[in-house]
Amino acid sequence: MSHKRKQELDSSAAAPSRRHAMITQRDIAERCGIHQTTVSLALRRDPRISPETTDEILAVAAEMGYDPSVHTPARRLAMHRHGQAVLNHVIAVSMDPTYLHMHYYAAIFQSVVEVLMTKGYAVVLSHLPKTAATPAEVALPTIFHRGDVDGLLYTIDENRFRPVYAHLRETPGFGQRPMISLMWPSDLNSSVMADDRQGAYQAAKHLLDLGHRHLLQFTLRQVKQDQRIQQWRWDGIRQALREARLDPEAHLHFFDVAQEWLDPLWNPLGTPPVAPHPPREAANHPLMRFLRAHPEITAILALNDSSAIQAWYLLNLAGLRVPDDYSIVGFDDVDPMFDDYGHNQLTSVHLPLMRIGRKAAALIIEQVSGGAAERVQLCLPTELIPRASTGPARA
Amino acid sequence: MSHKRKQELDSSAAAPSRRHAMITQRDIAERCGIHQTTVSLALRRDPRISPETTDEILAVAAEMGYDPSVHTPARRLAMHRHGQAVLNHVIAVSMDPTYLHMHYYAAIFQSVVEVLMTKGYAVVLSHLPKTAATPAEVALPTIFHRGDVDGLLYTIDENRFRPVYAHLRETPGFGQRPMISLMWPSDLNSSVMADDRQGAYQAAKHLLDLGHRHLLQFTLRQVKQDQRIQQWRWDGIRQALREARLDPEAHLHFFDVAQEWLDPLWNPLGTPPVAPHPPREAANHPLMRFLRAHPEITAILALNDSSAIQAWYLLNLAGLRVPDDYSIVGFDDVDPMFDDYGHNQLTSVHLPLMRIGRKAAALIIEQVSGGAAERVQLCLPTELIPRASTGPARA
DNA sequence: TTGTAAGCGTTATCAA
DNA sequence: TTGATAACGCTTACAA
Repeated sequence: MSHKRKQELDSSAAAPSRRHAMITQRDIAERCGIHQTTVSLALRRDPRISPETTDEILAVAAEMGYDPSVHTPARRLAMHRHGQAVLNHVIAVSMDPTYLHMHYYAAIFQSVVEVLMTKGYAVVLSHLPKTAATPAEVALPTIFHRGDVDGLLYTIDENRFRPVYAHLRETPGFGQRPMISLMWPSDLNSSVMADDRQGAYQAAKHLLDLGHRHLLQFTLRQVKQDQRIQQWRWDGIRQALREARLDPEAHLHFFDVAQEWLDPLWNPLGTPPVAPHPPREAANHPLMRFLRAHPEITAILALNDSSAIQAWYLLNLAGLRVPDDYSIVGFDDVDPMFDDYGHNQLTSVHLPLMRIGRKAAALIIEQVSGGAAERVQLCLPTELIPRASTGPARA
Repeated sequence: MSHKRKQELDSSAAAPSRRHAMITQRDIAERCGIHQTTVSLALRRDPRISPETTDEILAVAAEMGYDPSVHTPARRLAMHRHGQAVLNHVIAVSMDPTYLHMHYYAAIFQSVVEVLMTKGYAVVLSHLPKTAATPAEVALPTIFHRGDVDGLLYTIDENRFRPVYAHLRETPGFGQRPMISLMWPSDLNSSVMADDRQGAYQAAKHLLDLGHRHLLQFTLRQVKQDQRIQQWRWDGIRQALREARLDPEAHLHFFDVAQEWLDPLWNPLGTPPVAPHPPREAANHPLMRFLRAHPEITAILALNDSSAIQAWYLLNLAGLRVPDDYSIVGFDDVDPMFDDYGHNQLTSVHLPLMRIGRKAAALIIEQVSGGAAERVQLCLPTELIPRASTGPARA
């Protein structure tokens, strides 16, 4: 029997996936003169097998080079009957690969991957379809259908994720497995994110302490996107204003920026994503008009670092100086604005992206390996990093 | 029979991996009043089954919602006997996750992922151990042992990859599956990379055309690393010099930089990776000493963009100007040096990283799906992008 | 404490 | 053209 199998294998040496010498539990059993079932139990340290037998079997298995992971298909097939699933040690991360050019996403992805890999999990990057099509026709990667994925981390706002969620839940290969939302609040799953309210509070307080009295908050009014985070930031700013005895209604101003301002200033895809403003048109830019119409404003709270730097460039082109004429605070602290000597000048709200990623990875491992699947919403603290883009308010 | 199975399933509704209603070939056969074997053949469009029967079976299968990918373990187990392997549609990309902060690696990874995902392949990011330990004790992620990975793309130089290669080849779950080297030449596998020789030639020619006569090439003499690429760059520079009727021995100078200069200037891990030089010490930096000792040098060929920008900052600190005093050419064209208005100033050799990634992805798909596994070495052309960091040589 | 038997869902061989 | 049968290697229930 055993000989027959070996011959088959040798004869298929040229096959594309030549299996080396695949040791089975039966091979071990034959060597030990016992039954294969006993080997199966012993390998899983079943207490019903005597310690001596177990030890011997383990020794022989090691000596023969038995590798249980090679036989996962057989194990999966057998377990299937009892409704059990085998842990694949595979976690999917849903993230648009083009986002990896942004330090923001790279930091999250990197920290997630580091934790998962050191814990023995493989990470598959899979960009789930974000189109709000009917749940029925969302094309999921086959790896999800096959049941090869134990859990999912995603960085998509809830509004756009909902159809994907519905589809995942009714996909046999995924079913009720855990998912965790990263950087976005979620009513469906646990989430790990930054405390945006605190971050905005810190930024506003920093400016108020410097004597600024009228703050301009950038906004992005995209209907489709979850607006909760922006609301939280406004709450933070308003609190800071109230603590400074200022009426939020009068002292907090808003300006809606184009999506392009949030995009990275540079990527190596060939074409620069955002063309710098032509100098002649700088003065006519909507933002410059708005600032001229509201001369009481002396400080800008950007949505992220890119939009802060874009604003800075625009001010430079219009002949204004930062921080002398306007102070600017970035958000995320992922993109720098260097001076001629390599010092980052951008004051920004630092998010603990690496800690968030690590926390989310630890959490999904816990949930995947059967830990309490309680739904949690984690908000990690932010920190304002003062640099050269903020200074005392102009007179 | 079928009823019994369904009941079992319903009773296990609370199990962690509740399988929905899993349709099997037998279910289809019962509905059609034929044998399961026929269904198996029909589903694979076997010509032995009559077209009518096949059509009916396919129709019923679709109606019942039969999903073949759910039963991959069974298929794998069955195929295993005949030495055949089932395609997983999974490609591993071996890349240190911390490298994702570099636009260089992010561009490669992104383009690879884009092609693979649109072709229906899942991408697992797996950082293979680069330590030159004994091949026997390289800890491979279990996903490799299980045979879940169809092929591998890696961005590690050959010297460091060799032990991993040996181990992969003798791992039953991976065996002789295809691998492709990205950005590094390889004697073991196919490779896709940039034409470094051409890039260096273009950079040198650009400088010579501007009147520069003595060029300084940065070097990185790390013993462990494959030095072929640096040699090729020197070849390119020497050719440009010879075409300009200049003796390479006399007109090409070398300066060995620290590894830190190649690292990214900024990452969002919390601590900046490279502290800017203290102004006082700038003049005493080894590079400044070297330049003072060789006043005939007027231009610098950096190893990548970071090292170019580092040199630029250092020159600024020492009171020198780019490009008035020194011209600098970067390499890779992945990191920008912005002026106050958001224009990139760094002249650099642009590598077609996205094209390289896409090409490699297409190649691994071809090899994985049984295409001719000929070993190929692809070099894609580079392009010099002139910007503000290069200008006429000083008198 | 160990052995026996059945079955997971598929594929390949061979008979009808 | 279709059907019957035997694996693939494992796990679990049950018998010894």
